[in-house]
Amino acid sequence: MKKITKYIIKNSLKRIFLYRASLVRLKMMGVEKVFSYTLANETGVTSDQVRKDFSEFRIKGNKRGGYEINELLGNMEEIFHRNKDHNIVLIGMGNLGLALSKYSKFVQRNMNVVATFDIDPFKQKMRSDLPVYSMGRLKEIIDRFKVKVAILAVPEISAQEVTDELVRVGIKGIVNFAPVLLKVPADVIVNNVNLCDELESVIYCVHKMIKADGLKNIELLYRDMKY
Amino acid sequence: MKKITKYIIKNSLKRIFLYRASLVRLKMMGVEKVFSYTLANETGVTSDQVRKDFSEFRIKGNKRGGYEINELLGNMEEIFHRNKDHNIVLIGMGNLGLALSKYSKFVQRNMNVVATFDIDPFKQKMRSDLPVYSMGRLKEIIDRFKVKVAILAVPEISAQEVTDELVRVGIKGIVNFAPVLLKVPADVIVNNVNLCDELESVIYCVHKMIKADGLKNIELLYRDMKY
DNA sequence: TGTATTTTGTGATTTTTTTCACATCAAACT
DNA sequence: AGTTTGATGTGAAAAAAATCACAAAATACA
Repeated sequence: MKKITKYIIKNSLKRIFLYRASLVRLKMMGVEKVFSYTLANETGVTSDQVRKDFSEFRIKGNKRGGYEINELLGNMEEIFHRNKDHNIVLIGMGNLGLALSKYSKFVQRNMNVVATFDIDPFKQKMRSDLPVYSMGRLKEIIDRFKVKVAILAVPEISAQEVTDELVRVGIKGIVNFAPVLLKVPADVIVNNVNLCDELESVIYCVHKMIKADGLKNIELLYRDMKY
Repeated sequence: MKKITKYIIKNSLKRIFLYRASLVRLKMMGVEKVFSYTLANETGVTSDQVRKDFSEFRIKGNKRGGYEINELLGNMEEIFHRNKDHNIVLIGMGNLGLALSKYSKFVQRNMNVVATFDIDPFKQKMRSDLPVYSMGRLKEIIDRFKVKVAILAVPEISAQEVTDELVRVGIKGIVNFAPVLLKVPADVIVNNVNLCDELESVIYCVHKMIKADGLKNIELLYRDMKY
């Protein structure tokens, strides 16, 4: 129906995240240099793939010498704009929203949840470490902190309505935890995280594997879960 | 380094989840029948793709008549073994674990968290609606409830250690929320849900888009976020 | 009952992604 | 210094995935 022309990104991006996770671990273990096959072994891809992905993102190593972990991590920081601070807002302070608001890893990666919002801010305020505002103050806060990305953790029934509001006030990216397909303009990115689907797909693969039992098909199943 | 031969699954599986989400919504709106292009429009893929995916999973419609939503949902229940109940355990009752233990959607889809585990079960017990056990009782509970799949929400520092234990007691699938790459035998499925990565990839795409600004590249970026 | 219309289902084709393979370079060793 | 060794980087080849395109089937309607 509609043709989409190639640009960049694709699975490479997801694999870059994998590589980085692996690099962080290796660094912690005191390793300083890696080869493409080191990363390959760690992450379960081929060494060619690692090099191709790096090539895609213009990441260079030294022939024979492999890659300096620190340099590599630096490259990746660059790619993900980790040098800059990113202000985020979080909408919906139910159980999940609350947990996300306390998730310390975001801060460690320079992603700061500057404010949270809820229909009933007073009820949630006491449980939260962060300020909880009513939706009425969304525009004010977003403008003040130049927020471009929001985490959406509201009940599915109000997800679309809240999304429309987010789009209206200028949000350009949404990580959506509500199990609904949001309608947004073409210039707004939505990344759906569907917890049920994640669990269900594991159940599916486990079943499939138990049934297939053989060792032949396992690799692909495994592979498919990862990227 | 290693060759992986085709079997089944691939992105189709992820898209099936998309279709289902869309079908559930349409059904709620009172719709009873869909055509491949209805689903295509709803989910942002092409109608050919929808039909190809269905073909992959042996889902049949009627020529000219399209697909009966109920029948389609039935097919998908079949695919995901939704008719059966699935017992799950949840390891790690920190903020995230607690939120997941209260996540009502799992139950709605026949996935029951039958027990939770934590290093310090007594501290967590009062906040939880579900039983919280110490890790020592893992094998007993898993055997009793025939659990094959676990949700891992422990700190990254103990993730591998806990995983080893899970594998030892016979767990075959893990949804891992710790931002580490777990080492598991080939017959154990790991599905990593990395909250930082999800957020970061949105930030990445938003940046990319603001920079590219044009309308030409937007579609692909959007697409890549979804599947 | 027959014809027109519309949508499925799937081989054939095109595009994208992955893998292969090798020239190229840098270090290590003699 | 020269030679050997071992890893990168990248075009070329292969494989996989998406799109096209059309025959087959089912409905609607005359």
